[in-house]
Amino acid sequence: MKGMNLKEIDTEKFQHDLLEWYKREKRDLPWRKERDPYKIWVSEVMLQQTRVETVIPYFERFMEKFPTLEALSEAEEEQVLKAWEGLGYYSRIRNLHSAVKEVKEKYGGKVPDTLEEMTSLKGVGPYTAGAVLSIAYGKPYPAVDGNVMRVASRILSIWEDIAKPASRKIFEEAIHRLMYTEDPSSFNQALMELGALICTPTSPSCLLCPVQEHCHAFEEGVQEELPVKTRKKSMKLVHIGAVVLKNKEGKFLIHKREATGLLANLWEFPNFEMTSFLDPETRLRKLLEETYKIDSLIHNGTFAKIQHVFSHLTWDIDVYAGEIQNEIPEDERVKLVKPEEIQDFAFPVSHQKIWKEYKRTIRE
DNA sequence: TAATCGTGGAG
DNA sequence: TCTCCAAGATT
Repeated sequence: MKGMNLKEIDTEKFQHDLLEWYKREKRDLPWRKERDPYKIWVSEVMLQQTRVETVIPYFERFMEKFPTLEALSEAEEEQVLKAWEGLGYYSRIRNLHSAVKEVKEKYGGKVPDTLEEMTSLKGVGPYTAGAVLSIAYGKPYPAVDGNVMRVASRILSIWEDIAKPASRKIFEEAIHRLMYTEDPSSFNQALMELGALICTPTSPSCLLCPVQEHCHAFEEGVQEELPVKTRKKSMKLVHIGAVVLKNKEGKFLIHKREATGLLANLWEFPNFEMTSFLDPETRLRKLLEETYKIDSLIHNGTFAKIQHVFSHLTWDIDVYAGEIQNEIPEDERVKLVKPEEIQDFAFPVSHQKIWKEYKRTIRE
């Protein structure tokens, strides 16, 4: 918005009120006990678009498995993916794993302390770079996430659409002007904590807010109108036919997904997009033959129908069972595994549901 | 820029 | 049930 003039606030008092509240009310989170830049970094990546309560157990387990940057850099991808299983946005862990290796080689294992070096790492954008540099190294960079944009839009009455990528700069500049340079770590975290606990998306607790007297949105009674955020359009629906295939030795066929795109490098049961519903068993049999050279016997009828909702599309999965009649060569992306070994592979939640239904319905 | 990329919880 | 969303990055 051109000519947009930021409201003036008493910066020093704002910082004081915010920081005092933060010291008093901050949650006792696992990563707040840590100073290790590696651990701060991991927590920030896990927290991207993910709730704190969801992240906590993942973070604890991850730190037991990979307690140091070096440990993670030396780990096998299978093992690392397994530790991320169920967290979603799997490119985050692929990028983090790659970035950690780069830090090991290029920076001798020390997480960079400059904005340029940090941002150059895979999966590290403006937010994560600012968060790690401020929290782990005390550098006065803003860490602008959804919370901070919401809080800032209300306090400073900024009516930029936070859904637009270009808006982030506006908020970074605004926050930079408010930055408490004596303690950037606490300042950034305090803003996010305020957004999480008080200045919530709906029904903000303005009466409990430590910086209420600084808030222009509250003064004008428009806190519920901010931030401005345009909706995104509704999603696609995709019909999938999936098959749980057992061979004569009682092993199950699993397939590793492509290295890029949706659910990259995760394991799955063979499945195909079904454009037609005419005789799905025959169609699946043909696709299995073409794709994997599998001579199969598909049972009539589905044993489960599963709907799985992603952020931008929905899968309607019809799940069939069948037997493999011929010998299948295994390779990097096609494996035959015993039922008790399924748990050793990283599956997306959608295919965990398939396996769970299979065990519940078919076996016993 | 707009789309892509997961999941589980809340209102 | 439906909609939105939660400490974003990448292409």
